[in-house]
Amino acid sequence: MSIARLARHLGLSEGTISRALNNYPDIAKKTRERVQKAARDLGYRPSSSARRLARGVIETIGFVLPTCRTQHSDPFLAEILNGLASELARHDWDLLVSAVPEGQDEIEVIDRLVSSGKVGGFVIARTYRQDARVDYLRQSGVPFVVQGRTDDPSDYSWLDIDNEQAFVDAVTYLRGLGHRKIACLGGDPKMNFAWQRRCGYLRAMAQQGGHIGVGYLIDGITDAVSAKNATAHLLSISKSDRPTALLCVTDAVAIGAMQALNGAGLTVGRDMSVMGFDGLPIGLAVQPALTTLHQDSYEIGREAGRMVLELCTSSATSPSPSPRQTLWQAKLTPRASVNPPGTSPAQQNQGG
Amino acid sequence: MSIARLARHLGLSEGTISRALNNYPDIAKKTRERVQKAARDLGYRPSSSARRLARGVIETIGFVLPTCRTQHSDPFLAEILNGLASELARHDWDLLVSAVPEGQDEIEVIDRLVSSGKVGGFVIARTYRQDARVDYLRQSGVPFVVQGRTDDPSDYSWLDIDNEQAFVDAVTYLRGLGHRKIACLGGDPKMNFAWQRRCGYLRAMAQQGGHIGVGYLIDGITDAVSAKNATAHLLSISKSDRPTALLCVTDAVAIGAMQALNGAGLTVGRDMSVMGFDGLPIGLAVQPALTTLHQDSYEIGREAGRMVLELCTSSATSPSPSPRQTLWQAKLTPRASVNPPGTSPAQQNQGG
DNA sequence: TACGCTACCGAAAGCGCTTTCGGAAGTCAA
DNA sequence: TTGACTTCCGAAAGCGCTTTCGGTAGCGTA
Repeated sequence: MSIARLARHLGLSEGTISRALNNYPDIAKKTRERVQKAARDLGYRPSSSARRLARGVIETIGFVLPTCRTQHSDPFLAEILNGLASELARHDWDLLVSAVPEGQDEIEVIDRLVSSGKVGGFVIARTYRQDARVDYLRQSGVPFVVQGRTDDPSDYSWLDIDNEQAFVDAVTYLRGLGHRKIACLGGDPKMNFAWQRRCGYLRAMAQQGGHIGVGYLIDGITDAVSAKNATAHLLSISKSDRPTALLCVTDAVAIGAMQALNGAGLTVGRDMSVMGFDGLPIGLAVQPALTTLHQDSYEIGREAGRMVLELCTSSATSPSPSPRQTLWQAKLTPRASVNPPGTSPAQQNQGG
Repeated sequence: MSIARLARHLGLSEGTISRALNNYPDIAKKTRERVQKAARDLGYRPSSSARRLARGVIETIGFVLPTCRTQHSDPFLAEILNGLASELARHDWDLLVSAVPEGQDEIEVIDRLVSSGKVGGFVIARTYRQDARVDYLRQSGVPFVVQGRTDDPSDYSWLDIDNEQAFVDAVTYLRGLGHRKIACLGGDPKMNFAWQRRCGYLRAMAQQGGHIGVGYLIDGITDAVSAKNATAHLLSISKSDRPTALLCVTDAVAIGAMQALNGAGLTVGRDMSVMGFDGLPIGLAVQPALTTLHQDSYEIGREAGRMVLELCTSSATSPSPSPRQTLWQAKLTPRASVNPPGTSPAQQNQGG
């Protein structure tokens, strides 16, 4: 079904059809309604390629999937994409998702999408402290929004969780319960979210006079398995120096840690408190339920969508609109895996 | 950068540029190389809208995200999309990912993508036994591949794991270890993967003369939390009738079950064996490591991509190509959460 | 020299839409 | 009845490509 067919069918010109469907004011009300009804009845919808070509717009946002093929699948990805795509759909924009095939690099992929006019804007996630994608996009002039930040986040648009503050809050919370010996399982320090959390831990411990024992801060823990091993290692510390609380860079890491503690015959939430970050659903099911810092990935995706849309529409008029930067707070969610040190079972936190 | 500019720049006509870049044989080798070099140097790439309009092709596959917004994020989604997008990228096709905004239904979304010519084929996942999307696509004439199957999978293309056989294998495996009282935590019976696994359990138990005690089969367990509750309920069965092994519809469910068992003071892999399905990374970290049936989501995504590409290219010639159906076997992966009933710790499976 | 043949390139139509422009009909006041 | 004004629609150009067709230049052959 093309506009030509519809025009012939109604005895009108193509231009009139187009203007009627696009609500131009110079079309008689009766005509407009007749056209719109016919279009509905015949299931006509303008070809998006033709429309975009004629109007010179793109109306598509690109998203490049993180390349962690074999790795632990990003548990948020589904929700972020859902939020992002939902928001875009509200304005009839599309989301083009691209992978990085083996042997190519991410910049090539982005560049191809941009220069072939397939996407008019970008959202990127899993941001590194130094991120080649951000560098590329910054100089390319393409509107983009970063979920996360780089080390130098001044002159582009991003949306991030306040990871540092969240870990400060976490330390404060633990200290408020009486914990003094707090260890930290940190992630890949090249990823900025992990780095920021690490910074928050260090800052809060320094400011609040906490004791960072030897081996209390372990970097490079990216999944549950490495967390399990690291925790087992942590337990080799003599009992008097052993931490009473364990702050983990993600829920997955926290769960790995919990398993190691269980395996060593310790009871999480009594012999050692464990705290995660993310708010994964599984945190509610583990024993005990995991205290965590919650972030809403769906809403993050939506907000990223809003931001990139705003950027694209405003960059259509002004050449380089001022960056829009948003910082959200994670929500500390107390459950049963954190309790005051030396808590007996009867006193335990019953949250969950 | 447009083809017109490039043409003027080189003193050639647009047609010549186009044919040179598309390797037409009637272009002098010298000219072709000159054009290709200039295109590379100037970063020219044809506008995909214009190209698609002119060629009358679409070269984009649609994927509609499962609508489980609040729900447990699909852990495979990232990998499936990665596999799918990688395979499509190899042939310069795109992946358009769409969400279903609130208040709309999935069919509308699909229909819009198809009739506006945004996508030329579809991949759908999370298939129900009766699935409106499949019904719609079947009558629409759009090439599509289903990851999973409906109840009546005869006349369309799909790619599925042999869920029923996998659970038959699981039961056989458990019986081989000496288990006779095997319970099953089944998922949502409207989802076909859950239904098929349930069928496999029932069939194997019947054929092998296993005892399905009262309350051994529990449906509707879709996440770790409901699994935890269901398992607690299972433990109310008197010890003599209590199952010795627990077959779970997914790894997430298995992990929830393990937590409940731990919480009740039982040792998984000794007092009760637990088996999952999926091969989630976290299954390696839980204590004990989770015996599971593994499926490779990345490869599933890739194969779906191959299939839908084949379908699209062949449906360009013949009107309705014969469906392509693929059934893969899940890989039984023994780890420590399953052992013969009544195993003492020293004899336990050390897998992992 | 004339012929046919190949190699190569330009011209032009067309893909399905949008949008500007101009003009025909209708409306109203003088 | 005329003129100015509005209302509404058709004509046509153009978006950036692809692809067919036709024609010219250069070649070899007779």
